[in-house]
Amino acid sequence: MNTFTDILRTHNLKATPQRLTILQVISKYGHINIDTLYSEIKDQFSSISLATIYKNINSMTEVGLLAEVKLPNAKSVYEIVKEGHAHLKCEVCGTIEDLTIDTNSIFTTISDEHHFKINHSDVVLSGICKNCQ
Amino acid sequence: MNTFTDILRTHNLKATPQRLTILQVISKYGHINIDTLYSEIKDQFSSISLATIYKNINSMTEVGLLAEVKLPNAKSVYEIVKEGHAHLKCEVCGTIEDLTIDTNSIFTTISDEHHFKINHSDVVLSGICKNCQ
DNA sequence: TCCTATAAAATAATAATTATCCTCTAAAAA
DNA sequence: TTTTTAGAGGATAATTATTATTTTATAGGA
Repeated sequence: MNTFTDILRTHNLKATPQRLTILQVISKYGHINIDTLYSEIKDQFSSISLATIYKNINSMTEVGLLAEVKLPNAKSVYEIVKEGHAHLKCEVCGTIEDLTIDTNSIFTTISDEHHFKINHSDVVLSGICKNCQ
Repeated sequence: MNTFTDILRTHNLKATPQRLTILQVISKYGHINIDTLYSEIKDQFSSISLATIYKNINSMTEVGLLAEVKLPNAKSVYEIVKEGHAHLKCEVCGTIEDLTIDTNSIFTTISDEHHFKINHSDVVLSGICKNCQ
């Protein structure tokens, strides 16, 4: 019944309580860095080791279940993989928002003009969010 | 006569031989990570300390002379600051290319639709370059 | 040329991440 | 349901990356 259990098994990873908790917390936050993830999970799972967090973030990233988002002037955050989207980073409050953009036309243009076959895009737009303006 | 000397002084940084060498190497490579920079500079400047590389990269980045480019699945590279541009990263050979794109229309749209004031964009497009295809 | 603020070198300290080793458990098989 | 075992977790050591500290040297203005 737990969707995360199924997702983990689909990716040939055992559905351990630690992994399920990690996914629940990431899902709740949307985007989260290692430190926040660790302290948040310790509340629910006091025995968890930081090494377990790292190992699982890495294994889940390797199989394409999680993605790392590298940000300017901040630690990387992790998110559950979804369709291509950009990120908006508020320079005041640090919040990360997803932004669905159509990249097809840009990609096609670049592929044609620069003979560069694009497989993936990482886009972070930094500025000031609605609340902080 | 040395342009880098002038640029450093404009930013209130002393034009030391170490800094000039760092800038020359970055300029030659276009984009370079710390390790490559260090070993490349050691050839010309065998006494240089790694800490000097770090300190200068940081100070030159702080004053807006250099910029860090965070890349997926690779160490960050540094470049001399120039007008807004995106990066193409070849997943085969690792080469980074600059790509001039017009972002104004996208920024305006996002500012209007999402009430998010964009100050800066970080865009890395990953794929396969012309040579590696 | 002489001062002085700043930088460089060497290296210690800290932070971030990964590896190791032993115990434990998820989940498949009996 | 119990047994089996590959893989996972916990604790912590080791490694890697980055920053801080201290002393000596020098860029650049007086």
